[in-house]
Amino acid sequence: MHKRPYHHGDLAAALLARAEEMLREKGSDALSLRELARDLGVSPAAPRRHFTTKQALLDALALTGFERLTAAIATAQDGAGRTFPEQLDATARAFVGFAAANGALLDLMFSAKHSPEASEELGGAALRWVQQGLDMVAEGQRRGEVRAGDLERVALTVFAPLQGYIGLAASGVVAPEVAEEGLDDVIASVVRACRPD
Amino acid sequence: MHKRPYHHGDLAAALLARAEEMLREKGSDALSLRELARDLGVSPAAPRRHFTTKQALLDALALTGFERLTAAIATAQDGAGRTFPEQLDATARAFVGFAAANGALLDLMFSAKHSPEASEELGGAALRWVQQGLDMVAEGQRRGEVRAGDLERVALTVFAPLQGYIGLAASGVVAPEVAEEGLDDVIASVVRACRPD
DNA sequence: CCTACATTGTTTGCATCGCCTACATTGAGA
DNA sequence: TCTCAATGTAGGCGATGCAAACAATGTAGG
Repeated sequence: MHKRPYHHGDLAAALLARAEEMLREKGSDALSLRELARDLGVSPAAPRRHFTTKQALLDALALTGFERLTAAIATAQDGAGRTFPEQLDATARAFVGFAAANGALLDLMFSAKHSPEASEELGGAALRWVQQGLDMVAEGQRRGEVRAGDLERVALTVFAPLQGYIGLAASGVVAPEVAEEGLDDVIASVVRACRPD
Repeated sequence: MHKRPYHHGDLAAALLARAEEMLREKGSDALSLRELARDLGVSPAAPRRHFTTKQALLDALALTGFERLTAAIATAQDGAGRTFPEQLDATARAFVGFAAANGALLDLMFSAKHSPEASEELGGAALRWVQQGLDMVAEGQRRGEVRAGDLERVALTVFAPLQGYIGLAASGVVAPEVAEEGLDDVIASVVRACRPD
């Protein structure tokens, strides 16, 4: 078996890919830089050439998470009808689907503990996700399908139920069959709640 | 300064109290059994006489969290009017208040990673919290103030928005002023969403 | 009151971790 | 071709969780 050349080639990308697998397998608590290094056949200190701290790696993971979430939702919205209920339905299912496949990554994304130096880039990605949601609600308001009012406040009432559904489903506090069928109810309740008077 | 007697007296309770302070100060990632032991003036191995693993201590914390959350909500409900909107308002504010004061503890409570041996007692406490919510929604249905339907599914549409609001407010993804004023909107949207047709 | 045992401490050790510094290899650009 | 930047390695430090063996003491029963 040939020994790997001294330069890995693209260790940064490999670390992120393997870290995501480990996140999915074991959760963020068990994610370990040394184990990542072992898995990739490099020394324990090699990851530090690409991510100065463990937290920096986690922040990079959260960043890719927001990028992929935003992309998944955009794709779902493109393939849906143009009414607000149709757009919301597509958005909600894409969001929940992403959460089902990437629960630990989502936790990481919405965790309050990001390092300050990551705030700008990571914050930018989070903001694009937020803006995407605001755009959908704004379009609904323009079409007269969503109640009037401050855009951010109305959007909060749209996305809080989805976020909460995801959290409750993931925590196991809600029975799996209730969670499975309950998404339809949650989406319908959001549509009812923000329907103009 | 007098050396502590060999027996601490009530090390288990002291560990839980200090662990909660540390959770609040630093989050669950930074919670350390050795530091707890140092803070309480015992050796590093002493905590293991009361909690066999760090996870066992975290599970015990989550258990007390559910007990206190359930108690806080019961107290708020007792002091509120009897209509569903009044009961929901009281419940929501108690829940959000608890979350504001105990963000990291709430994360711990709803974290998917509890040890199997803790499942029964911790699960029982979580179930009592769930039942409390189901009771409130059931009473609303009896009074004709909440739409008919499967109780658990209707309750999910009531509590998902609250849970999501808490998560979004805590994560910083939502602007603080939007979060502060947005609770009224979220509560109102829940009432609208589950009003009978 | 004394003894035995259970409860609850301590000491010592192991394996792992994150992070760091100094040094080594090699790829790229001038 | 040479220099420097990028990216590895080796070795070390201080911390962690967990474990086994031993020590101190509180309690219950005879």
